[in-house]
Amino acid sequence: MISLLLHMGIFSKTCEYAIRSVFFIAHKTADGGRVGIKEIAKGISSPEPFLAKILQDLSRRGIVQSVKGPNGGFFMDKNTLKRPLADVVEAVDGNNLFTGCGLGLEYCSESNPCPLHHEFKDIRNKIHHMLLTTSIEDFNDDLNLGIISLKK
Amino acid sequence: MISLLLHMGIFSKTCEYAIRSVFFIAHKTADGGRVGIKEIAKGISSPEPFLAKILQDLSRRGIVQSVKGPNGGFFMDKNTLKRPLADVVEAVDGNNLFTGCGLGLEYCSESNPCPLHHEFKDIRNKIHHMLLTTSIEDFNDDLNLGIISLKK
DNA sequence: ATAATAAAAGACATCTATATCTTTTATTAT
DNA sequence: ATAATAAAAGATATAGATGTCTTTTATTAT
Repeated sequence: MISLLLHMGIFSKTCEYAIRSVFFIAHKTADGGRVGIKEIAKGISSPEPFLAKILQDLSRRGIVQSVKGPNGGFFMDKNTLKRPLADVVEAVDGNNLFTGCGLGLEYCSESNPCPLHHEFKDIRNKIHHMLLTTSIEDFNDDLNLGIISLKK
Repeated sequence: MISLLLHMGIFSKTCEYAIRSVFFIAHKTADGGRVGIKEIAKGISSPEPFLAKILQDLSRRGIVQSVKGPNGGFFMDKNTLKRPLADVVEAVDGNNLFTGCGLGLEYCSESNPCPLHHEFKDIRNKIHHMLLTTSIEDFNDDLNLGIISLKK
């Protein structure tokens, strides 16, 4: 392929870390308590300082909660746990994935569609639907049971 | 959203330009003839030198054909016109979009899936299917009629 | 053969996402 | 109050994607 393209998934790397971290925080703190940045970074195989920046931002946006000081750390309240994954993705990557043109054309819209507009609409809707029907806490049980993992 | 995120679509910008350019070349040269880089760049609203690099690469990979010199330019032979768009995307962005894990996890596979593996498989398959069933020449008529456009 | 043309190739520049490091602020326990 | 802890904030660094420029090579027309 052209250039190296180490990344190139659906989401940005920032967003991948964000999703994995909220899953991790949710399952670690569902029964109360808090979890520190070190443990989260280790638990999801992410660079700690970079993740710190991401969590700072998610905290500002109310996706995660945090307290400083001894026994401090990140956690999520009951309401947040029920929020759809779409909220996390939108906070990090914006809504371009759900609304933007697949070919990067500005004029493209329902009334003035690009060649692939309708095909892409299907796909975008499917992605959006998946993210709207998946909540942050949906994998707590599987994570507790060790059936799935968030580590590389 | 976090950072500025000017891009963040399904494809890289390089790939968007690549797709738009093959559509453009196809419809301009379907009846023979060649089209130069200047005209292509103008026709799809892309930076000319950057597009030149992309077309160089597509040419090396056999996605487009080219001849140098007076009356030279890019064109596509009959066989290439029938190739699926997936070939273009794979040449530029690789196959990560069709095969990679949505959460960026290396271990993730059918037998050892990540939390969203099955949901993502659906989406990836849908994208792949769309790109496999769309051929490069599919929009020639609409482009000739001016029903659709490749310009920003 | 020569000149003109247009793509190929290679070097270089810029910008953004990604990553790191240091200092500050808030909280807790003593 | 003080010290210890852990996140917040700000500054800085790196890598890769994106974009530009110059030189070379192939082709065509004269």
